[in-house]
Amino acid sequence: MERLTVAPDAPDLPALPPGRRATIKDVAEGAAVSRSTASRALTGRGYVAPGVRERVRRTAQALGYVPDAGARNLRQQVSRSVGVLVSDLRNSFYADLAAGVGQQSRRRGYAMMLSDDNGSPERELEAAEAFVALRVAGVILTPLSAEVSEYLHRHRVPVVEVDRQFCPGRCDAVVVDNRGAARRVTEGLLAQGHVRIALLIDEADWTTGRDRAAGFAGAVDDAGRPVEAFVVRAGWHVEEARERVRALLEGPSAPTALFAANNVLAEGAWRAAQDLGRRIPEDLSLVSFDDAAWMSMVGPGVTAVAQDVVALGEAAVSALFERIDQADAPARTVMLAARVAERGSTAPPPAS
Amino acid sequence: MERLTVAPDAPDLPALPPGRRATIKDVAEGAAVSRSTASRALTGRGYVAPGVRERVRRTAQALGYVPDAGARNLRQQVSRSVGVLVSDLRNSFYADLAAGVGQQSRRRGYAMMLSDDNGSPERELEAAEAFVALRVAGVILTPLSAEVSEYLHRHRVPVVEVDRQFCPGRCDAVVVDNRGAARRVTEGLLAQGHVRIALLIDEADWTTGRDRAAGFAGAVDDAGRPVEAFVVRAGWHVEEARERVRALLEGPSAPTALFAANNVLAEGAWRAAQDLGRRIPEDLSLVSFDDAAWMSMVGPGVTAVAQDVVALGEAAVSALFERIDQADAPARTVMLAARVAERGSTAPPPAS
DNA sequence: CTGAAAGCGCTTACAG
DNA sequence: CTGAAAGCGCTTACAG
Repeated sequence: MERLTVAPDAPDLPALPPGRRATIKDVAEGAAVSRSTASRALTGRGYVAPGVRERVRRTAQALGYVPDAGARNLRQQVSRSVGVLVSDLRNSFYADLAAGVGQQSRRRGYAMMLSDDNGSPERELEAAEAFVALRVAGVILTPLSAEVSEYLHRHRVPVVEVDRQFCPGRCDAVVVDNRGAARRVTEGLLAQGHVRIALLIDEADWTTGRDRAAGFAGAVDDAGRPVEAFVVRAGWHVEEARERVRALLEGPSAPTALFAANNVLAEGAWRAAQDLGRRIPEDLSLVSFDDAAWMSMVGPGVTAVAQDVVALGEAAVSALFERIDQADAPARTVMLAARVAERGSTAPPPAS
Repeated sequence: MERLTVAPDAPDLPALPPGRRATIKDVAEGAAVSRSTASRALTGRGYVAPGVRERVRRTAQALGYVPDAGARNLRQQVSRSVGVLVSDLRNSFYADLAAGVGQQSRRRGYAMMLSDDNGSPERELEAAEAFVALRVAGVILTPLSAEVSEYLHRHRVPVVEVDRQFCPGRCDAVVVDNRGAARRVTEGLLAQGHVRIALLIDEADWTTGRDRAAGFAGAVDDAGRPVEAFVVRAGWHVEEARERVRALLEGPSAPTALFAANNVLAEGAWRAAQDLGRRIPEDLSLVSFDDAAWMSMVGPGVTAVAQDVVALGEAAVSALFERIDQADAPARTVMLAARVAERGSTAPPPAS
């Protein structure tokens, strides 16, 4: 201790240093102890005489000392933040997911680094690399490719895939029962007597699309009567879907019932029906996978598979921390049930 | 260099070390150079012979070396992340804002630490403290209290307040022209001939509420005819607002036009009107501050002040980085204009 | 009960 | 052109 700026019991402690933030060195000098002792007093690890502890704490308080988390993590070789990577924060599904994950992470004392890859696999990989550079404790993501999870895995970063699964058997995942819920909702349409049914989908390579399509097909196969079921690629955005569905409904063999595989497609379909003056459900039945606020506001409301997105986020955080605690437990997939919110957007097909 | 595990030109470089991540020491040893040289080769700062540079880069690549951002920042005393603190990620306004800020930050090479305080000033302060501990380069927030910004300011963290302003003159802020937009939308209602108009508001202490109320009052004052205008505290959540508005509409002096000061209150008001079977706009006119997806989906759509939330986020990021570059420039407030999306939810009052 | 020293992973003057 | 040394802010065995 070359400088004792403050006598041990000085009532007036120095104010915040002018140009820079207080470090533990400042605290130690202010309290006239060594950095070791100051550290022990503040972290609570290791012994410090009660009086000294108090003095150090008061000094830290007076200096507005906030330990540098980066330096602490570097020394301790641990991390107190989780990385979260979603596809589109503007979509309420991902926003709700991020909200749930952030809340649960905070509860455990972890900060959330959030990235939005906008559906681009390149950005996704960049974000993953940033997470590795930041040495996050783990990553929760809605993957776009198998590469990300592999990459993170290779860099020994615990990963949980949410919503869809690209890395089964090697990474943990939390998903909803896409197949089962899609089956039930399709069965609802079939029970109304529809014969021409379309599944609107963005893609069928991800497990979400594949499983929802499988549930749809399964219900159709088991219908016990001839059904013209077709799968329509309706694009990724509302306007794209709106145009596709408009074309579909104006075409020669227009379906009488639509099953939109997510909320974006449902919005496009709904707007298309409006554009053409088709009444729901009298002229056209519509069901959706994914609930959204507007679906309970339009009249009639849109029957939808309501995923409990908050529960999804919570389950992902639990899975991540279990993985952090037990790096080499076998990979697990958690599947959550989803309920169907019946709202009245289905009816028997029009008697054409 | 005590260990030369690899000859300078060895074609087979060692694979990832088994239990731990590669460090610059591993890269240096693998490429048979000093850590200094390895660092210079990888960062591009300082001179390195071209051949050596190549060798180092290949070694780093082979080892899957990703520099520890925390260690780098510690050494360089800089930060490459921004903190973002919003009130409710489940509200599309905040989600869009976070999306915009995240995108612009990434574009500048900064990661985003995101927190959601759920409307609690205590959590808000905790999050601010976490940001200080993480030594973020700056913070963008939708403040709940004057304390946060003061706290961050005191800790020399550049701050930009968005949407509302608690720290005028001392912190930068990016807001929309709440007063002007509220005035215009109110004038629209008055032009339809309404006499009993209610402003639904959550609170009037924040600049948002205060300025929207001021715009409302200003339009009423200038109406040039007697108007019964009242301000109704309608709570913070959809269900709360829904009940309040139901009570209001069933009361003795029910208004014929409602101006909801944000999208949550608008949703409550809209649902309340549905509950009571009031037709919009025949029985009741409704306008909203804040646009939301459902407002253009219900029939008729809800006329709303459409803030350009993405532009808001972008402006906030610009302001933050200007502040980071110039710590002691005078504080600035940027005000963005907002347009009114006319949709048909207003009409003359019913001829009762 | 406390402090000197080492070291986490990095970068950067500076010496040669 | 390259490397040894110092140091960012912290914590933690370990010596006394």
